[in-house]
Amino acid sequence: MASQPKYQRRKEDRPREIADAAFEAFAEKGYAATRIDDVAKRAGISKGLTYLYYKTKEDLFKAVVKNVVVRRVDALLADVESTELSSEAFIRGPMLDFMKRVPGSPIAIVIRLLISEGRRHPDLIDYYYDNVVARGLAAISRFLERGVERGEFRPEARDLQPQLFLAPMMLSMIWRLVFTDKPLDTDRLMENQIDLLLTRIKA
Amino acid sequence: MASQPKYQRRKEDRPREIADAAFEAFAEKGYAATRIDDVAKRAGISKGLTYLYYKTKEDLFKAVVKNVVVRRVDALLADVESTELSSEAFIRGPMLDFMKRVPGSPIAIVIRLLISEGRRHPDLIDYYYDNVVARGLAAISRFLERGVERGEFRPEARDLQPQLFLAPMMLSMIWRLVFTDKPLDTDRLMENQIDLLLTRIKA
DNA sequence: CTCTTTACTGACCCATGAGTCATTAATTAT
DNA sequence: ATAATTAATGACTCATGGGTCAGTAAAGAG
Repeated sequence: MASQPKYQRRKEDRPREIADAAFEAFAEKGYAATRIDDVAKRAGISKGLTYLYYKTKEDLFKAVVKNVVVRRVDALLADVESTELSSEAFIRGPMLDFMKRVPGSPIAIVIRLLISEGRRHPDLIDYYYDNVVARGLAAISRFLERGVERGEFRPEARDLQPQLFLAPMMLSMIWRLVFTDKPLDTDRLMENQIDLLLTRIKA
Repeated sequence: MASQPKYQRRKEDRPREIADAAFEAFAEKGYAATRIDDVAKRAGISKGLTYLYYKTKEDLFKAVVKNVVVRRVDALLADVESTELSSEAFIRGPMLDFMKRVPGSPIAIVIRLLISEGRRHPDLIDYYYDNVVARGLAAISRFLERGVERGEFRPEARDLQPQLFLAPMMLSMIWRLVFTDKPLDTDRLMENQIDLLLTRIKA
C-alpha cells in the first residue's frame, strides 16, 4: 500500500493559485471579512504557505487586483481596436457588446473592492487608473478622432467627454452590485445612451 | 468650589448624537474599520453607552443609513417638485443643480457604504431602494409625463428610462469616491447629458 | 542511498475589538 | 431630605484572526 505524498511542492503555480482563491473570497465576502485561512483552504494549502508568497493580507489584496486587471484589459483593448468596421457599426457592435459584458464580469468585482478599500491603498488606485481607466478613455478618444478623420463623425465629436459613453455602464455595474434583484434593463440603458450619442455626432 | 457633574443624562439626544458620530466614523474609515470605541469618543460618551441605545454594531449601521437618508430625501424631493418653471427650465435649473450637489454630499458616502456592506444587510438595501431610488425614479417619470401633457416634450419622452438622467451622476459619484485627485469636469458631464436628453425629447 | 535544501504544515502567539455588567452618580419621585 | 430609578461609566471577558516559526517531508544533488 504505497502511501501517497501529503503534498506536492509547486513553487511556480502557488502564487497564482493563491491569488485566484483570494479573488474568489474577496468577491464573495469583501476584503475585511475574508480570512486568510479561508483563502488557504480554497487554494488547498495551509495558512502558513500563504505567507511564504505574500507577506501580508494587504500584499495579497494588491496582487489580486493587479492580476485580474492585467489579465483582461490588454486582451480586451487589443481586440477592440483591431476592427475594420465603420465607426457606427463598431460602436453598435463590438463596443456595445463589451459594455454589456462588463457589469457582470470580474471587473465589476474589482471595482467594488476599489470603492470599498481603495482609500487605504492609493498606489493601487493609481495603478488601476493608469492601466484601465486612462487607457480606456484614451481608446475612446482615439476612436472618436478616427471617426472625424474618416468623415463619419462631425468635428464636434472631438469635444465629447469619453465618460459619457461609460456613464450608463457604471450605473449598470453599481445597480447590479447593490440591487441584484431589482429589475433594470441594463442592456437597453446602454443601447439608448449609444443612440443618443450617435445621433449627436453622426456626420 | 462647586464641582461640576461628570456627565449629564440626555436620554433624548444620545441616539442621534451617536448616529451622527458613527456616520462620521464610517465615512472616514468604512464600516469594518470603525471601532465602537471611536464612535463613542466622537460622541463624547463611553463605549458602554452606545450599547444602551444600539444593541449591536450592525444596528448602529442601519440606523446611520436610515438617518442620513430620511433626513435629506424628503426635503429634497418636496423642494424639487414644487416649482412652477417650464420643464426645460426646471431640468436645466433646479434639477441640474441637485445632480451636481449629490456626488459631494453625504448621500455619496451612504452609497459607498451600501456598495461595500450592502450584501450583508439585504433589508437595508430594500429600505434604501424603496425610500430613495424608487422615489427618485418615480419623480423623474412623473416629471416627464407632466412635460408631455403640457406639450413641452414629445410623447416618446415617456419611454425614456429615468436612469439615463442619473447615469452621469452615478459615474461622477464613483469617480470622486475612487479617484479623488484625478481631474474630471463632473459638472460638464451632467450638463452634456441633460443636453443630449433634452434635444431628444423637446417638442 | 544519503545529504541538503526548502516548500509546506499546523500549532501557537498575541493584539484587537465587540459586547457585558457591576458599579456610580445624575435625575425624579415622594 | 431621602429613596428609587436609570443614564452612564469603564474595567472586564472572550472570540477572532493576522501573523510567526519550529518542525516535517518532498524534491533534487552527488
